[in-house]
Amino acid sequence: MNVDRYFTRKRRADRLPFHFNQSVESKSSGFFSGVSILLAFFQRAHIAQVLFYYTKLQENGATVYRLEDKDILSTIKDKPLIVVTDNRLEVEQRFPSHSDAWEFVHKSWLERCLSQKKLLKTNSYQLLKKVDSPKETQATDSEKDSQDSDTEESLKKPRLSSSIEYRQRKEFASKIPSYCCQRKTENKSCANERLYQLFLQLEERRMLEMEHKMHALAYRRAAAVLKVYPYELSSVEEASWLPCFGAKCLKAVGEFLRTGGIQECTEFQQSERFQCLRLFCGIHGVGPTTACLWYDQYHLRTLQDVKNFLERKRLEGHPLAIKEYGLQYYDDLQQKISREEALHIFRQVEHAFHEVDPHLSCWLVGGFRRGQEEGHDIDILGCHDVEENGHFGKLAQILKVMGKKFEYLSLEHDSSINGDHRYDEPSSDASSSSQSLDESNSLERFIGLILHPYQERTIARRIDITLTKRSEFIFSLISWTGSSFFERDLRRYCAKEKNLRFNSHGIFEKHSKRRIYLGGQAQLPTEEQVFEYLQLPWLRPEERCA
DNA sequence: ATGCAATAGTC
DNA sequence: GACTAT
DNA sequence: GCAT
Ligand SMILES: Cc1cn([C@H]2C[C@H](O)[C@@H](COP(=O)(O)OP(=O)(O)OP(=O)(O)O)O2)c(=O)[nH]c1=O
Ligand SMILES: [Mg+2]
Repeated sequence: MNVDRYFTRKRRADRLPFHFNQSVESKSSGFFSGVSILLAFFQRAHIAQVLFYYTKLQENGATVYRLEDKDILSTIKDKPLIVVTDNRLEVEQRFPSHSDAWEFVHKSWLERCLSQKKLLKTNSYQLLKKVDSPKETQATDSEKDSQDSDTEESLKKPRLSSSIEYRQRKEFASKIPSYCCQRKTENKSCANERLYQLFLQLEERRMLEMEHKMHALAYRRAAAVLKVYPYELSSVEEASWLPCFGAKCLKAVGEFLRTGGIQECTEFQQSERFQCLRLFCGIHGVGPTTACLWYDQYHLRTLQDVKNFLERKRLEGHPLAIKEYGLQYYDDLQQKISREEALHIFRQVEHAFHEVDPHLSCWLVGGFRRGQEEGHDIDILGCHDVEENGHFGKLAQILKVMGKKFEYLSLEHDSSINGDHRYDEPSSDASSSSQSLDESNSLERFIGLILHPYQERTIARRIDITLTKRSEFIFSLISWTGSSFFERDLRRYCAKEKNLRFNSHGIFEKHSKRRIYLGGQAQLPTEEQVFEYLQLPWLRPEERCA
């Protein structure tokens, strides 16, 4: 079911006409007509965009070729051609006897042409033939690979039933983009579910052993790739086609294929140390460092140990509010929240929003917006439907209204029961010089607990409520819809591939930090338009479950 | 050899 | 500034 | 730990 339709009401009516996408049919000016273009990309992140360029170019009259098109060699090798590529050397090796009339240009040429809707001179975008260390062996090897695949396959353990299947898998693997925000990831169990779970365990282990955060990230990325690969892996070679699978990941795959498990996982799962660390990290406010400290230095082993320990600390005058709440409500907060209960809470919060101001709209975000059936908290995002800063000061009122239904307590500020909230500084600066990097004046948020009476019991639930400026709402919506891994890759993609910075306030030029206005200032972009601007395929929230 | 998301609050 | 949180 |  579509969560948005359920929750959005007036927001949806408020949606703006589809206006950012200038280039659909309407003009078909054909400013590329008569031009032949070869799209020759080798980096995964670029391959994922070939289809996008291909369509745009054809719409505008170009004759377009792609590397994977069959028999292009004879048609293109003798005629004038603009080769848009990220690796000129590779192209020249693949087409050793091409015409002199080929021009090699960087993809920024194409970007410019498309955005200005005219055919630009290639001069300043030409790629030079670098006389860099030619690494012939590599290229020819991989060529051979694909040619001889039948023999290769039959020599190996006959796992892949046909060479057609083999090619299909290799083809699929080679097309998996490197950023998870470039591909659809739904939250169902995948073809390699057991291996996937084991990779998540390797991630967890690297995470708990601090020092190795980056290794954790690497396993997380590999796991995310596994999640979208629809074939059950049958060999290490097959895994080697996947992005993010290097020596260590392949070794793990090998072990898994041989033994059905990964020794490292079985070992640390059983070790008392990791069981305790995991237990401690389950306490809100306790992370890997504290957990290790407690285990190694203070020899704590059970929650009771922790309770006694904190009790002592408190008597010594240490401020421990968050951790103590975390402990006090440990059992409740461990319980998953069902979608049904989340909706129940959401409706009451929405009600409170409207009681304070009927123009405040209220969205359920986080995992539940992605369609998850369970979650560990309730994430709610709101903004004012009419006025840019219509949300200022409203959160305290909302909490007050909610206080009629629930008890709640904040895990931040002075963690007081039933709100005293200062906040709102109208920040009347006309300077606006550094409006870009200042979360505090545009975001109001509540991070805390509510005691939710539900189904004949009252249970503590984590809840996050965030209010944003009207103009920034859409970026907050994307930021709070997640998943967290999706957000990281989205931001990495923006930074590395587009020279942009993405955060919950908007999109900014990386160096100047100037804000980018989509859809031309006057109108607010939709989620779809943000994706389009970033040249990402549209992903519905349920498709962002990486 | 280098970077890996980007912010905010607590202690 | 380290840690934990989103 | 992986990709660039
Ligand atoms: C944890 C985390 C969340 N977020 C964003 C994306 C998340 O979807 C959103 C809410 O955070 P979470 O509530 O932690 O994540 P979730 O709702 O997706 O999953 P769960 O069911 O466990 O609650 O905040 C980040 O940007 N970075 C992070 O590290
Ligand atoms: Mg959540």
